[in-house]
Amino acid sequence: MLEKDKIHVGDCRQVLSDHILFPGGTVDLVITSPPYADRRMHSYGGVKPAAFTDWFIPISGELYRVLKPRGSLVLNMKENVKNGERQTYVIELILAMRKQGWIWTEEYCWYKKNSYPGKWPNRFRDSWERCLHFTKRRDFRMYQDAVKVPIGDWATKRFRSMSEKDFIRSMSATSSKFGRRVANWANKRKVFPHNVVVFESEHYYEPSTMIHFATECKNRNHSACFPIELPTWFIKLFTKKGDTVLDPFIGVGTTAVAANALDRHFIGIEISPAYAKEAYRNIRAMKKRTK
Amino acid sequence: MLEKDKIHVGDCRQVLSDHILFPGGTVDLVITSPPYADRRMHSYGGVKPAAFTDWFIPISGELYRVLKPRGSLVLNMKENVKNGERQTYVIELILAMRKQGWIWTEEYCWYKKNSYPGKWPNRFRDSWERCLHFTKRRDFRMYQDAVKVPIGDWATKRFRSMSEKDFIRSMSATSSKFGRRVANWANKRKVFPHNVVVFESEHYYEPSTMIHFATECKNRNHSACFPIELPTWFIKLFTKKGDTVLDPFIGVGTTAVAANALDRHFIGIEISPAYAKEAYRNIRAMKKRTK
DNA sequence: GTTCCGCATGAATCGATAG
DNA sequence: ACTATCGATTCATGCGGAA
Repeated sequence: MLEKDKIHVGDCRQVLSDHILFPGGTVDLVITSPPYADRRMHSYGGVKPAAFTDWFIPISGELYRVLKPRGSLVLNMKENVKNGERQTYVIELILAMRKQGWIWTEEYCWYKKNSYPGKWPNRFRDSWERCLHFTKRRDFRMYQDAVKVPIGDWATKRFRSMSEKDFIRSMSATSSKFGRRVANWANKRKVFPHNVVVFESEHYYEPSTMIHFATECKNRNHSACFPIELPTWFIKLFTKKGDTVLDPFIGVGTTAVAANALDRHFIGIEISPAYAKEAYRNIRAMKKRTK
Repeated sequence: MLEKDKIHVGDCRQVLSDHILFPGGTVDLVITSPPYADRRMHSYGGVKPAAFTDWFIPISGELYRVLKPRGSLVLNMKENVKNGERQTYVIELILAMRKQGWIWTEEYCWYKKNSYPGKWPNRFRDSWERCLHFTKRRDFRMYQDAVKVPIGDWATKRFRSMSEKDFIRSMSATSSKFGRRVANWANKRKVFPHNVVVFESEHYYEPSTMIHFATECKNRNHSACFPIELPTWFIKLFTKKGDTVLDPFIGVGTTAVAANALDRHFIGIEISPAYAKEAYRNIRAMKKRTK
């Protein structure tokens, strides 16, 4: 029987292959950020870039089995650079997963404004990651209304018509929140988003930007690979209340916290007992806050 | 001998293979938006998605030959959707070009804020395109200082201290430009950009500098539509004044106009005589304006 | 209760050095 | 030649302490 709202400690390759614990066709959404090649060497035995596809394909096979026919799989990944070149293991994975039966429905672009700093002679900072959307069928479930955003055009037009004097006066004044006010006003009309996902802090630099969330990727001591807004967005988009969300590399529990806050069930798998513990702590902390 | 500031009319497969007209190692930057699979069927003989790679590889081979050792190739592409699925010809092309000797240095993301409208049950509007950056060597030429951008943090801090009253007063005022003011103030400090390219201009389908282009683009559904800001950015980034820029699918001449405006030489190839004519018209129109 | 200022810190990458 | 480690680079963000 599928146990919900639980985090299994172990290697997801083994855990997922337990057909009693994980019956087929029971999960509505799988969302995860797999350990990149060359990362987390200690825990996953150092997956070499060349072997990444071979390592992941059995896992995606189990995910295919576990997913409901009209469910979705979202993989957050970005190939890293080696010898001055982007590696190819992610695009190779796409091709391999299609052969496995997956439909590569879409590639969402997560635009990370707070990307890792640095300067190099041959490239700029990497500020975007792929969110690969795979499905089993073309008529998968999608709840677009759940992620509508305030219309961006509104603020653009208002700001453009702001006088220079008013602008300067505004700049020199000091008190209260600016961002929230705009957000409230902008809530009046909503439109559908597009396939570039941006999470921003509540304050903005460009008047035309109207999607605002915190960009926090850090949870006290432990770092999460994506901010909670990322799973939140996809969970809203591909599931409804009471559905079940699976993250086979759940880390410190970001996906679980997001699912729980949205009244969805979660199932997590984590190889590191310390991370799993921290995940439970984060879930408890969230529950306490929303009470 | 390499003739510069000229647009060759013909199929670039033939034109590029002329080793007299196009000697090896003479071009500093190739930037282009190839006709996507399934588009421009009439002009290029209907390239099927499955055959796209086979069709393009001989062309990229000639581009490799023509490019200087430390030059760059930028391909603006995005796979279209067929049967509810993203097609794989672009990622297959990346793998094939690597086998050809190209280094897949980076994938820039062009974030199109004003993307083509539309609504579908299974996906949102496609608002980003790949700008694939290929090189022959790891020590290619890159002029990062040429594309520095105003710091984002400045405006954030200022806006945070704007009072509610001033905000409302500002919103109700109407005259003058807001955006420019910000730009001027923000020019004080500049930082390096990242690999997500966003242009703030409004008309992505009708570059303001392209006088004749606008109607043409709408009416005839020309596929290679990027705003002039796109080639401008990459030309600044990968070439210096006096260098030579090649676009083998130049269409109505956007790349030529950009190169000319930046004091770079251009070479264009275009299969449609009507487009080539239009390109010359656009170049003349630009020259007249800057005089 | 708020705002402001300073500071530490990241799913990074390069180039040099060492084994 | 090939891999492992280290220091330098860079900036958006959250946090803590002070006004």
